[in-house]
Amino acid sequence: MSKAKIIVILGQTATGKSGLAVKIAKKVKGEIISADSRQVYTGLDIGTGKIIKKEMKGIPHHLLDVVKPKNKFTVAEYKRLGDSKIQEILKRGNIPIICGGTGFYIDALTKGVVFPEVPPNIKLRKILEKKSLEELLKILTKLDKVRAENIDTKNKVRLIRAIEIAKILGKVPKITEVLPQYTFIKIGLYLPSDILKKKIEKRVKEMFNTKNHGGLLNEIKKLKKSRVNSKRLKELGFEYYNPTIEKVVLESIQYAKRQMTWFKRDKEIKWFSLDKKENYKKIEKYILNKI
RNA sequence: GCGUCGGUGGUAGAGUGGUCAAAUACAACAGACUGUAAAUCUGUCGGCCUUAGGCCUACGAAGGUUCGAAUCCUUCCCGACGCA
Repeated sequence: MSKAKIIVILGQTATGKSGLAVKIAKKVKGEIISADSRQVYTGLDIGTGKIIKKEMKGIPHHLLDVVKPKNKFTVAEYKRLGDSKIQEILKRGNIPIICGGTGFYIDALTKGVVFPEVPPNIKLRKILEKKSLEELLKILTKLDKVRAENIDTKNKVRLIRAIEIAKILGKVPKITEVLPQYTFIKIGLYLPSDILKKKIEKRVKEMFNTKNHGGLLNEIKKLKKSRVNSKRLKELGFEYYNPTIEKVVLESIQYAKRQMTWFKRDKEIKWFSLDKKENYKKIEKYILNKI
C-alpha cells in the first residue's frame, strides 16, 4: 500500500500561505492544519494574522485556538495533536494540508522527529534560571557529557531544557527520526524581498487599524485583562510587547529572514514565487500532479 | 556680531596624546536550533591581501605642534544654546 499524501504549504510571513491553502483545499477536498506556534492560542488573532471565518470559505481549519495564552503550548504537544488530526482527516477521506510558518513545528510533523518524553518542569526551570551559564554547563556536564559538548553553551534556554531532560532520563537521548508514514508534498512560498517588505508594512498597518476589531492595541488590552502578564506577552512575540508600527514592521522583516534560514535547509521544499497571479495555477498543477 | 558647548563608522553614542579601525547599543549580513521556536542563541560588521598577520584610507575641512593626534593649537565650515 502506498503512503498517504499530505500537502505542506510553508513560507515566510505575509507570503499568502493561508489564501493558497484554502484554494488548494477546495480543489482536492482538503482540510487545513495550521502550523503556527502562536495561532494555537485563543485571543491572539490580530497580532498573529490569524485567518478569519470568512476567509476560510467553509474549509475546516485545525489547531487554531486550542489553548489559552496563559498556558504554554509546546512542539511536542503540537506533534501529538497534529498527528491525530492527520489521521482523522485521512479517515474522512480528505487530504490534510499543513499550512504555516513555524519551521520547527512543520519539521516535528513531517520529519518523524521523536521528542524525549520529558514534560517541562516549571519548578526546576525557576531554580535553574537563576544560575549562570557556567554553572548550568557544569551541571549538564555532570549529567550528560556528550550533550554538554555539542550544546550551544551560551543559550540558557537550551541548557535548562537539556538539564531537565537529563535529570529524568539520565542523559539527553540522541534525536531520532523515524521514517515518516506519509508522503509530504512541500510547497514553499516566497516573494522578492522588496515586495515582501511592502506586504509586511501593509499588513502591520492593518493590525494597528482600530477599525479592525479595535486593533492590536485593543487585543493586548484584552489579554492583559485576562491576566496575561507582560513577561508572557513578550514570549508571545514582538507584536505583543510595547508595539509600534515601525517596530513591528522591522521585527517582522527580521523574523521573515530567520524563517528563511530554517527553511533553506530543507531540500524537499519546492519553491514558488507568488508575485504573479498565474503562479497559482502553476502550483495547483504541480500539486494535482503529485496527488 | 560676541560667547559657550559640540561635529566620531549605516544610525545613536563612548573615547580627550600611544594599548584606536575606535567601547556599547541598534541596524545590516550570515548562521544555529532535542518540549518557550515570531522564542532563544552565535559569528561577521572601513577597504584590500589567503588565515597568523600585514598594508591603505578614516573621528567636519585645511594647516600646525609632536617620535606619535579622534584626542593639543590656529583658521575656516556646520549645528545647538546663551548674550546682543
